[in-house]
Parts: sequence; structure tokens; C-alpha cells
Amino acid sequence: MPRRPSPTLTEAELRVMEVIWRLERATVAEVTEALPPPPLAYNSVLTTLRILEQKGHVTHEEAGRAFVYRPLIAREAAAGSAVKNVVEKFFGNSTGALALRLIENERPSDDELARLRSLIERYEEA
Amino acid sequence: MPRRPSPTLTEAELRVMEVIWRLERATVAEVTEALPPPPLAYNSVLTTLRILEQKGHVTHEEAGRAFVYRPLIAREAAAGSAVKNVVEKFFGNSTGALALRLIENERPSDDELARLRSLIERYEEA
DNA sequence: ATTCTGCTCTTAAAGAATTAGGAGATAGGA
DNA sequence: TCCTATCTCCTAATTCTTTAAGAGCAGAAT
Repeated sequence: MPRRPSPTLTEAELRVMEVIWRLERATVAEVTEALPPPPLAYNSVLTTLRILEQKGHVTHEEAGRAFVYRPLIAREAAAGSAVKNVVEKFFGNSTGALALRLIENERPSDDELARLRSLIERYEEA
Repeated sequence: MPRRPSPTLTEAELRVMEVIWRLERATVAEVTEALPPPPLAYNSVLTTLRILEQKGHVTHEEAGRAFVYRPLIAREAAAGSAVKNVVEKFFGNSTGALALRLIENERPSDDELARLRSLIERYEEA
């Protein structure tokens, strides 16, 4: 039986996406150069971008000779679906359970605490 | 160059692990039977268990002719490392940032709100 | 006692997905 | 014309998922 396509970004795909998100628009050469170490060959980046395009994460337009790629999904959306995945798999679909667990395990910064407090108070009013 | 091994439990692996966590100790046949649909062939379960053993998630002892498998890592530990993965990849290693985002996006239950409040108050005291 | 049945594990393999990159055509410019 | 950057096509290694085929053994049936 065939296996299902990966629901999340793979390691290599994510590395390339991070560059695309940062640059907004970039040619293959630009991505290759901006990639943090370890470096990848031009062709490897190209292959990964083709896969990402196939999966609907990026698109490209031709600009003269080169293809200029740009993201179709925002970083926030990718983050959201990665989190959703974990919440479904391990927290019975309860985002609250995960949030609670995170805060139990580690003290948030003062700034985060303040924002959490105000959020919670607003929720409690309603 | 080779594909890198998955840092987290894959879909099939997780399905088997859920059964092992639930049963505590189980033979291949027991796992196969307890597996929620869609069903898997005996051999598929066996192979997956072998992989899980190789990765250090389960171990087995022989009991008569059969192997009895049991988990080496708790469900909570697996959940923790999955979360850690997402936090590293998408939230700059800040668990607080993820918690904040979760709570912003969705109102926790009353019970969760109460527990969050008391946690936060305790943190604020210190 | 021999055969059959049914369970066990082992071996093997196919096929998809991921990751990496070489070879070569080609278009554009020096 | 020749060089270089670019894309297309292809190979290859490895993992993951699934399963078939088969060997071995215990216990039941003959």
C-alpha cells in the first residue's frame, strides 16, 4: 500500500522555506547562497523548490532567465499546522491542555506573563 | 545522499505506540488486534515494532514462543519531544511564545482558565 | 506416529517519499 | 564564438510502510 504524503514540512523543505520566508522573493541562486550551513548544491535547492511547489507551499514566476520563487503559505500558517498536528496526536485536540502543560513546565518571561494575565482576564469576563 | 531518519514518531509508528502505551505489555498479535481501524497485517505490525525497537522506543522479551513488547518511553515523553521539535522549528525555542499563541487563538475551558490563572499568579509572586 | 492447523518469527521485496546532486541543453551576454 | 548561469531530466541512497512467502514449532486431528 502506498504511503500518504507528508502532512508537514520535512527537514530539508523547512530549511529552504525559512530562506524563502525571510527573502520574500528569491531565485534559486539566491536561496542557495542565503542557506545557512551546511550548504546545498544549486540543483538540490532546485529539486526541493520543485517539491515545495508541487505541495503548494511556493510558486514561481519567470523573471528573464531565472525563476523567482515566493511563498504561498505564511510562516505562521505552517507553524499553525505543525502545532495542530501535535495537538491532535498527543493532546486529544485540546489546545488548552498543551498550553497548560507548557506553562507548567517552564516559567514564561515577565512580558509573556503579563500578556497571559490580560488574556485570561478578558476571557474570564465573558 | 540519504534521507535522514525521522526525528519524531511517524504516523504508523505512533499508531502502534498508542496501543503499546495502552496495553503496557503486548504480543504482536495483541497489538494487531487492538489496533483501531484501518487494520494492519500481522507482519506490518511486527516490522513497525522492530523499527520502534531499533529506535529505542520499545523493547521485548520472549515469553514462550512469542515476543512481548513493552514501551521504553512514556507517552508524555514522546509528547514532550514532539512539542520541543515544533517549538524549536517555529517558535525560536520559546515555549512561552507558543503558549501565548495557543491561548490567543482559542479560549481555554473554564477549568483550564482557572488552572492557568493560579499558575500565573504563583509565577507572578516569585 | 503422522499429518494438519495455526501461531510464531525471519527473509524479502515492492513502492512511495525524501534528500542530494550529476549531465546536458540552452539562452544570454562578453 | 565561448562562457556561464539556468533549467530539465535522471540517478542514487536511504527511510518508511506494507505485505507475501516460508521456516519452525506446539497442539489437535487422524
